[in-house]
Amino acid sequence: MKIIQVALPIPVYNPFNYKLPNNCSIIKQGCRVLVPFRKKIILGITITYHIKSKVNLKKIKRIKKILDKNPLFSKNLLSVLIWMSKYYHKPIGEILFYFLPLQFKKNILENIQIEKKWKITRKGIFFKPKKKISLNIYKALKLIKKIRVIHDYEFQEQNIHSKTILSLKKSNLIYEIYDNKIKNWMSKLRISKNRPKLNSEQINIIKKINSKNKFFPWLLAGITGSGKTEIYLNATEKILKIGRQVLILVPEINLIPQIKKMFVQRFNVPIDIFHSYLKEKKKLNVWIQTKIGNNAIIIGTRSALFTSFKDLGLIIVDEEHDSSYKQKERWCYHARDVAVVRAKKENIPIIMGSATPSIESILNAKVGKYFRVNLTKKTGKSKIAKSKIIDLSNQIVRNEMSIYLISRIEFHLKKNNQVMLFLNRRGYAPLIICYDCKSSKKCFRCSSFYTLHLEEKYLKCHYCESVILIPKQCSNCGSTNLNTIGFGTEKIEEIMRSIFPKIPITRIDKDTAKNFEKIEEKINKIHEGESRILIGTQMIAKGHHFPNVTLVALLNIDGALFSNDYRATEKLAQLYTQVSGRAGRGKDSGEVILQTCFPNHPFLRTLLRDGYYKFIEKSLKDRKEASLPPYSGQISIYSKCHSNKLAIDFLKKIKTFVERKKKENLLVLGPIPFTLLKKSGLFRWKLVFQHPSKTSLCNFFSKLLLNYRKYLNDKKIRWIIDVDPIED
DNA sequence: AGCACGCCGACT
DNA sequence: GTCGGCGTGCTC
Repeated sequence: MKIIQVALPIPVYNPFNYKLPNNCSIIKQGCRVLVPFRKKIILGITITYHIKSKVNLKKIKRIKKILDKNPLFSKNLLSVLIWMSKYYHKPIGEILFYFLPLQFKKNILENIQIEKKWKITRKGIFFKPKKKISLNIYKALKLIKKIRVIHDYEFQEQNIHSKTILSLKKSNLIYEIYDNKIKNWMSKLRISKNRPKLNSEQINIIKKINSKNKFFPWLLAGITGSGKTEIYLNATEKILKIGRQVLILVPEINLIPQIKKMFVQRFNVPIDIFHSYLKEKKKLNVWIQTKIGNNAIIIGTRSALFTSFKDLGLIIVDEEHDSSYKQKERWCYHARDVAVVRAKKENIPIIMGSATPSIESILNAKVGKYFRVNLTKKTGKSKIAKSKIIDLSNQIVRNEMSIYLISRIEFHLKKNNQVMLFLNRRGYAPLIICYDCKSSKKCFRCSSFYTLHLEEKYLKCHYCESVILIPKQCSNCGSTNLNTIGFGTEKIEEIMRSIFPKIPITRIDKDTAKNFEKIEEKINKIHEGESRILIGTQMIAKGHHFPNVTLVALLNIDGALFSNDYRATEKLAQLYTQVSGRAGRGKDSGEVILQTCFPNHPFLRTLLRDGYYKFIEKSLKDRKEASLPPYSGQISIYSKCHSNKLAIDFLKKIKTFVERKKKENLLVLGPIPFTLLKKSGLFRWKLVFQHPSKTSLCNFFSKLLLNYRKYLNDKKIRWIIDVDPIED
């Protein structure tokens, strides 16, 4: 008897077995089906055929209905998701339903229509309203009158509700059409002649990369301005010419426009973007277009990795070192690592590019898992920036803005260039303290102090975003002797405005750029030169090119030097290398200033004197000595609870259980409190498992979950598993 | 997850 | 007596 495994949206590790419908001898993998479950009929997704069923045959029910003729998840994608289920210890059903577009979950319809469009009728063209019509209908009609044919999702993008569309349809003003045509973009493919001349280094790398058609993981290590994008474009060209699709991943949404621009300029093919902030209908549309092969290139954030392609030929992961590729909400996975697995299952090449490759990738290249190619020459005329460390500890007035820095800002502004200031702390001041009783106000939900936001006129907790009014008196002793301590971006902005009152200033942080449209608006302003001094958190460092910035200052790096996260220095090295590579692209050479109270810190010496790669070499050595990743595997369990004790006890119980198993070389660390113990009213602890062999640790953990499962569903405690954790 | 089952305490 | 609290276990 044929039995098939079906994934259900239920947190159970094993999939469920079902018999095929009576009239049916085969179902493809990755299709939606309706199955009886308990007393209900629910949606499931077929996975694989079962060889022998451990479940009693009498218990196995029959599939009620098959919803898709063609799989929603291609075989290759499905095997990636199954791999993820095992590697990240997440039930397969939950994974599949997490990535399935909403419409496929809600709509039980057999055929989801491809490319639904609306067309205006003759009546619609000449329609003149006699009575008053609603504003929405007016808006919709005006829109469709202008362009005659409109995508269904475009209505949604204009915030026109489906009710409005329906009433237009009922009045015979518009009608729907379905465009199921397969676009043959390959036969019309043209490549722009307007392309830069390549240097010998680039030509060699392109030749190398283009010589491989099968799975091949390339680590493209290219200093800033060495023309990585040109490598991407050339590799893409080769794939497009044989009619296959290309997937490009970027770490953050606001990096999509600039990379899209490069590809649009080069190729006349359909390019779609995909990220989690797209409207649902648009998402569905891109999903379907990708599946039938109507687009040639997809550019997106990590969620784009889970679309079905008709014929995927290449994956590009830009800024591969970026920790935004690691998802931390709901469940944890690393999109760069999964991308490599996907490339392997699809048997296609993958290019991971960065000016500052991650320590993991550099090691992978060393041991032969990845193949590293280097771009060492800048393509433009610009020179490497000069760096200088300023000792903040011997400033006359301890101030985040040293006198030297201010004089350099003045110098660069006089030359009509732009200046960029980084401070990894938003708000006005991170602390407000009473000088009489020496107390400061803590957030009532988190174990953190409030940050003063002067402009918005409140104290804000940066962990739960809760706010309170700025107190006039100390809540402890009633004194009015309240003072601020430290600096945030807002205060830096104020200082800069007082020193350079006539210079336009832009500040970019979570407070001034709440969504990516706003970020884009600000970034455009900078590009157009409307702003001369840029102040921001790491937000502006990521992947943006500002050619007129010649001075970059990292205002205070002490936090990273003395962090208990062993990756903090690596991150700072990346930030420093990225910004110093970008400063001074034009005629004037760049300058980077680092401010610290510890100018003789060995980390800074290695980084500035010997450069990024020597620094990584040293870090690798340190990590090897300490048996830390990437020289060992780590899996963490995080627990969250309103009660501190319960959160600890939950992990302690697991620890005792594991220690009885006596696995050799297994290290169980903890329970360790999070750096910020309490967040949004929940106490957070973690248990870290470490073992020299990643595979062995993974298998051990699978067994653990199977045996320990019954103790894990404690309704009071929320817990998640983090494989290859990167920070807390 | 979500629902049934079951074992206790406090009520018309 | 029984209504309902939630801890436990199972779902193909």
